[in-house]
Amino acid sequence: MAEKNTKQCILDAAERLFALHGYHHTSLRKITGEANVNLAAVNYHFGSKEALLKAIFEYHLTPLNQTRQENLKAVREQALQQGKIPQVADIIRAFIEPTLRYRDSKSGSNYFIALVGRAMAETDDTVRNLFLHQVKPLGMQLFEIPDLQPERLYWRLQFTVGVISHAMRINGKFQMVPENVHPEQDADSLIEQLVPYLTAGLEAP
Amino acid sequence: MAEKNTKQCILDAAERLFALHGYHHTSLRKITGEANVNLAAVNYHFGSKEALLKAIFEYHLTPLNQTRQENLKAVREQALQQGKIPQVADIIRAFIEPTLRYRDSKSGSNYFIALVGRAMAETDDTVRNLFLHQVKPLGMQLFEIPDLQPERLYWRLQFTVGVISHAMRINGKFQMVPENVHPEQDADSLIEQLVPYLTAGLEAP
DNA sequence: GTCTATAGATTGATAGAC
DNA sequence: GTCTATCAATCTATAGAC
Repeated sequence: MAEKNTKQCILDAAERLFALHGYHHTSLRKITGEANVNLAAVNYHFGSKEALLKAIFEYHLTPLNQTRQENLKAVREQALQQGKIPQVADIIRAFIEPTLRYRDSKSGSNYFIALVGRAMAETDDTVRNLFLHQVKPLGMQLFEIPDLQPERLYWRLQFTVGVISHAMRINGKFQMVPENVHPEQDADSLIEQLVPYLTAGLEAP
Repeated sequence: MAEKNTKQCILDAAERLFALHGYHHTSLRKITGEANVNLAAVNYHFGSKEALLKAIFEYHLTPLNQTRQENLKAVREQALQQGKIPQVADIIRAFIEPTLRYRDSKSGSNYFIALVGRAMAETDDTVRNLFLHQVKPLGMQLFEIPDLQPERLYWRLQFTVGVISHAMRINGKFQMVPENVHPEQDADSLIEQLVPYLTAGLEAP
């Protein structure tokens, strides 16, 4: 790990450990230990533990949010060309596909998805505020979606966040699985399970 | 707080702080401080911090699970009398109503719901194992529900857990609310929002 | 049962030599 | 840039007086 760029080694190790055990449960000593790097290197390169987390979010979310925004634009334009309003399923897909596929992409990360899932569910201010600041502009566009009373739409979007966040977090760590079930866990399978579920919920009578 | 039963004061304060800030973010000093009780009292009455959490779960979940089990039985019997299979919406309701209404009930707690929401989402072993041990027997009964491939049912139940857990946790602490929306937060409103959403998701094509 | 005092471990951050 | 050594704070848990 440490034979290349020290800063990158810290980023990689921190991302993995934050995703697996959470921000507050991961000490700088565990991070620098896994990265084979000196303890003081974190504060030299990033300034603080919180700034390290912020750097991880920015590193991944900047390109991810851009992809999401492009997908969303494409869905809107295609619907416009056909004189329709965008389908809920397409909007959902535009939002979740980039993040969920990110795990398998070449520049992507195996662990960042779980970290995002944690951040979406976070009630602690440190992590949540850092994350919300990065995704709020994009997330607010979901409120343009369907023909619903604002309050009903609000709740259903909250539920949507709950589903996605939970799906991202369990990432292989299952609870309450019956013995005869062995669920697929790759990104495509998850997306194909998620889209109809979320669409049905948002469009429920 | 401390003028009555010391043990109960600790339970109440711990429940509140665990719900608001999480188990690991709440020190015994904060608990005993809020309960106006000596620090050593926790270990005297409960043995350890973990045993205190376990006591909180048992205190509330024992009667709650019993109510849930009775509701579920009633739904089954009513369907049987009509020669039908139970409706998904009724099963959902049997599960979530006791917990969500618990906030307003006389013996209930304002904060226990948020604590359950946290526990459902917990990836840390300490909290999750304590909680799962209490709810797994009941939760597994959900797998008897509908006419779905086992894997698809499995995923949809996972999503269901995500929705409920998130709804319980946000409990007044909202993220990304448009300015013109002021959602109701009482138990009945939440249940009426949840049931159709969850039912539609579980029954999606 | 309740208290003080403290042990023993871990944390984030930093000073200063190299 | 990297290292050692350490500070100051925090934590759970416990021993022992009252």
